[in-house]
Amino acid sequence: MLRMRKIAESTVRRLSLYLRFLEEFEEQGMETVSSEALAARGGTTSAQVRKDLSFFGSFGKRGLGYSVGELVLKLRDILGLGRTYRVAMIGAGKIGSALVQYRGFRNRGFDIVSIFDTDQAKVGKGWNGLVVKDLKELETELRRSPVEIAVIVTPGEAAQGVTDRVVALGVKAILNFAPIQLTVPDDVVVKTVNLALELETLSYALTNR
Amino acid sequence: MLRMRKIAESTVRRLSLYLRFLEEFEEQGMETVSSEALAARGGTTSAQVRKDLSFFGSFGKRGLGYSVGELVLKLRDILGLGRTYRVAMIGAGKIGSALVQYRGFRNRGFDIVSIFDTDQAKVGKGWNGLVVKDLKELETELRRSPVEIAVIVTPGEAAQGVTDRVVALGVKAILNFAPIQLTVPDDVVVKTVNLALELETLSYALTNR
DNA sequence: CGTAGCATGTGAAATGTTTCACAAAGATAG
DNA sequence: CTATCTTTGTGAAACATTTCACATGCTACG
Repeated sequence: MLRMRKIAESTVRRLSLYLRFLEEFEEQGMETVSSEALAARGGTTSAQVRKDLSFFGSFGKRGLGYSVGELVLKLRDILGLGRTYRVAMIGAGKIGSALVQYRGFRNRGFDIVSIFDTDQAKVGKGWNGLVVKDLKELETELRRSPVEIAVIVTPGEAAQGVTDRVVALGVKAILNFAPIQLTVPDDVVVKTVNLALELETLSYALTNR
Repeated sequence: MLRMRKIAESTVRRLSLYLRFLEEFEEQGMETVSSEALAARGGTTSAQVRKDLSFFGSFGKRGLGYSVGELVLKLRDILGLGRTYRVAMIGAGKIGSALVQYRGFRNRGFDIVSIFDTDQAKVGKGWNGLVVKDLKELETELRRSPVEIAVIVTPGEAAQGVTDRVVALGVKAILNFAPIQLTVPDDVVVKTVNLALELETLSYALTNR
């Protein structure tokens, strides 16, 4: 695979979408698909699809389209989904709880291997096959059993603190649900899911019509 | 306020961020703030801040900066946060549950007024001050007590169906947590929060370093 | 085997977004 | 009141992304 720098975030997100659609098509027994068909499913244009893919190679056959199966494999490879990732969940509140039970995590190779919380009422409780550990044990635990990804589901006030701690432990990717802007070193990737932001863009859209 | 068409989504998201920071500053008793200071807090540049604001007017004083209080009001107005929105939650599963209890909703003027589910074990149960209603009652309920926003927290298979139903009932904004791409008329706004997508962009970033 | 048709891959053009850089406005200090 | 300093608001430049359009290669069919 070509590994060019600077692929746009929007491109990566679309690739992830295409992958979802291709898996659908695969289940339906389709063997090939045109950029046009893929675009129609995803609400974009065929040129966009072809351009997105062209950053990574040329996977189609002129006059025919793309092999669904082949393209699924290619996209999994490009997105780095050919392996499993070990994930620590920091925070065992409502959202943490919901996420641990979300099948999408494990299904796609994201393996939650530990859960932490400061609330002594939760510590020690079995939780979907895992035991909630005291946040004090974070260093001990993650040294014994390292993870690649941390999901931060703490209150806003606590988020930067635990972020610093997991970064010190070598975590290079963070999925943040706390409603704050995290500061991390350049080599750490953060994705923030910020409910308030989504609601407010909806509000803006409702207002300006 | 100037209402120009075509403000970039990225601009609106930043405005929402600025608002959060300004509220922080306000609590700390700051009276004015420079674009530089606001940018530093938000990880962007002062030129970006000034450009974002300039789409809507000119709110600052040269040599001094922006009045924190005034800018808060302006941004709330721009984002349409001067009112409350009525929200229906469709789906009372784990994520729905977590969202209903999320204070950020009500705090920011998003009032959850009804919750629906198909699961008879949930229907009729009290739920954070609300009663879960049978999804069959959706039309009756939303006609009696209309909402502006629907939050969709159903399984993927059910999402398009309920979307069509709420759209038919006049809902113009949807926050979608189901892992699928919803199809709606042009005058309806959809924001999708897609966990799988976020995880896969993290995976991509981890792979390509 | 040749021709018609289809769909890719990709430079080039168009469009969109961010950054630069500076004139103008106001603040501050002496 | 003047000189100096700060910070805005904004065109213009730089950069990024999307769309266009078409040559090229492959398929299919007679």
